[in-house]
Amino acid sequence: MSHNRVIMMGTSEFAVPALQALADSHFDVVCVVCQPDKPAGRGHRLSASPVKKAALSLDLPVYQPDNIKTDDAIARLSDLNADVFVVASYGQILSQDVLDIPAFGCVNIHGSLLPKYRGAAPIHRAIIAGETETGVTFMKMDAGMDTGDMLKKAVCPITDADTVGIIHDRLAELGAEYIVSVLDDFIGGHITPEAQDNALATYADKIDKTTGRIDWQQPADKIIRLINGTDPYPAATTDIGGKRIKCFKPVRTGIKATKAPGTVMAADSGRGLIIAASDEDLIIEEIQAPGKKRMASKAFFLGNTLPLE
RNA sequence: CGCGGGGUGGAGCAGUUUGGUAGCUCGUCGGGCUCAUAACCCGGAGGUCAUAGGUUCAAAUCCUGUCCCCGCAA
Repeated sequence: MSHNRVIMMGTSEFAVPALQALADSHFDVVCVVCQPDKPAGRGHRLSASPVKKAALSLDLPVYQPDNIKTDDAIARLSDLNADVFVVASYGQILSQDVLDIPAFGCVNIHGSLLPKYRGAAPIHRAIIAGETETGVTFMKMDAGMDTGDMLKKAVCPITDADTVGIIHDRLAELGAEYIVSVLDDFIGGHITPEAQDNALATYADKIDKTTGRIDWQQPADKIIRLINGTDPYPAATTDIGGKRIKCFKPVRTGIKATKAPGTVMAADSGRGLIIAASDEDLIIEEIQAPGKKRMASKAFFLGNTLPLE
């Protein structure tokens, strides 16, 4: 078989299933490229990325350049004679010099239905915006930010109970499910790349902790999306009794709000945590207090109290 | 060596400062009561107090090592 040498470029959990799928396929994964180990987490210990760990357990060679655009890195990648690069959540921008290395170019797996939600946080933004479906798009990369011609899309519905964590895992699996056939069809010339309609493009800005601050002046609807769209990271928070509480698993009560938005209607082991939004009281089924584990709010109030005002 | 909190019956916590009977809320099991409730009343079972050493007449509690969990910050 010719045209079967692949270099996988990825760093986060999102890329792991696809890496696994390629490793299990007839493709020859000649190298896995990921971000360098960084001091991270508690104690700032050096820690390997999920992709690196997966690559090591698959016995695949790993390459972790600080900067992928250097002559040295480009030379090294060129020497591997790969036919195609597969890129998923790698974390570095690929310059045209890098994109030009493999004969068939670079195929990216992106967690949205392009041209919507180009950029860093497509899953978060899709849920926060209240989309009822999202998906993955396979594209032939160009130098722009997620602007390449599309090879295939796979759709994934979003329900009211879906969180970023759930959709992230589903999309990662979808990427893994199709990556091998997409490469086969693309390399075999059976796919006609489709240009994106730039007029329809939207951008998914990065998420940070301030995104997750809950504004109780909003209707329950929007708050639910914010909570699910930031679960598990960075998590939606609200301050109760001087403590920053992370909120998960919102459930509507159907009870019209009678108190001012943000009023804590209940905080006990019988009912859990209920807070008034602008239009409706909202149950928060799971919470996490500083230094504590994430747990059912009813369980939390068995042994903890929050000062209510 | 970034800062900090914690590991106590199935769950969530108190007790550790000032060593000396294993406590609270909930669940569970059995019985009772109620039109009803986040129900209520009575009774029972369930814990080598993360782990390994040390000090002591005596350690959940004091000392030392190890493992694990979590918040902040990156």
